[in-house]
Amino acid sequence: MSKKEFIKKLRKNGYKATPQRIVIYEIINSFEEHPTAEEIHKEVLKKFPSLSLSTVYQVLHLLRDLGEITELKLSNHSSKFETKSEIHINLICPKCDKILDYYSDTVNTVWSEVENEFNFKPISQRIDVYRYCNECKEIMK
Amino acid sequence: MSKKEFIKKLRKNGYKATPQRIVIYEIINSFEEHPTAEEIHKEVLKKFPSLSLSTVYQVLHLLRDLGEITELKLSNHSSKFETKSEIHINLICPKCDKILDYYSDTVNTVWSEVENEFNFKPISQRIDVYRYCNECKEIMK
DNA sequence: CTCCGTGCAAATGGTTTGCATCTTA
DNA sequence: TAAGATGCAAACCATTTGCACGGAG
Repeated sequence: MSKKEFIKKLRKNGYKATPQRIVIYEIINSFEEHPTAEEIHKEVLKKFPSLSLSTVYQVLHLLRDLGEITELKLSNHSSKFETKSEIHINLICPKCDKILDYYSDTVNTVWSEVENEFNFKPISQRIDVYRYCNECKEIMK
Repeated sequence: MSKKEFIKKLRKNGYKATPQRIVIYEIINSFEEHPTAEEIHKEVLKKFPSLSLSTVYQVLHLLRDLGEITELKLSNHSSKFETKSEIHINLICPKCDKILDYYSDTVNTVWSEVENEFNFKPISQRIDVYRYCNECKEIMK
């Protein structure tokens, strides 16, 4: 979604299109990985030095409620955020919490099979697979 | 696993079989639902009035590390615990955090298909599907 | 001009930790 | 009796909240 479309979406839902919201939205989409709120804040500060961490949290929740991002709670009591995308598996390292997305046709096919079984439409879903990442595997040797 | 087997497992792994650990283990297995640490503690106090919450946490982590239970982090920064069992889907209500387990042959079949695709053996996995539970659906009407 | 949003600082609350004391093996 | 476990209280820390000010519509 472009910046313009995002502004439209905000207004359509009764929210004001503030520069803070727009910057945060843009920053989030520029991440390759899954950033934490703190990482987003740090990045946003470069363009907007006065933007507070609490605003980051508020905007993240807004984006989540608008269905723009997904919040992934982790085992160390923090969250990482991902931009909404097609169905995939989160490959999570239990040691360093790094997350890799795993996409495959099998997952697509197979998941729609599961969804067909439900007698309801899921709001969303999250599939996590835990395994040590290559770095952590190396360290443990 | 019986109480005796549990004691054996503890000792085999170099842990002492304390009454606290045994009570907590038994209580957890008596829950139908997915209890929080606090709920477990409350229940344990009935049989063991001096058992502290921090011991509950320590034992829960021990059980988790032994692979006896799974910790499910939730959106309100707390956890619920489930006794290890076969592959299933957690049906989670985003409003009240209630969790229902969903078992089906499709899930079994479909998951082993996905696992075959991996070139590694997962430590564990977690599949969550979000949808409003019947009570919350009712309330929102 | 009004109301919503922001920023600051303080509060929150589930979880973790330090340490003296007690228990298990 | 030595290594490990417990219980208490204090610390943690990511996240949330209250409130006065500021900016969007």
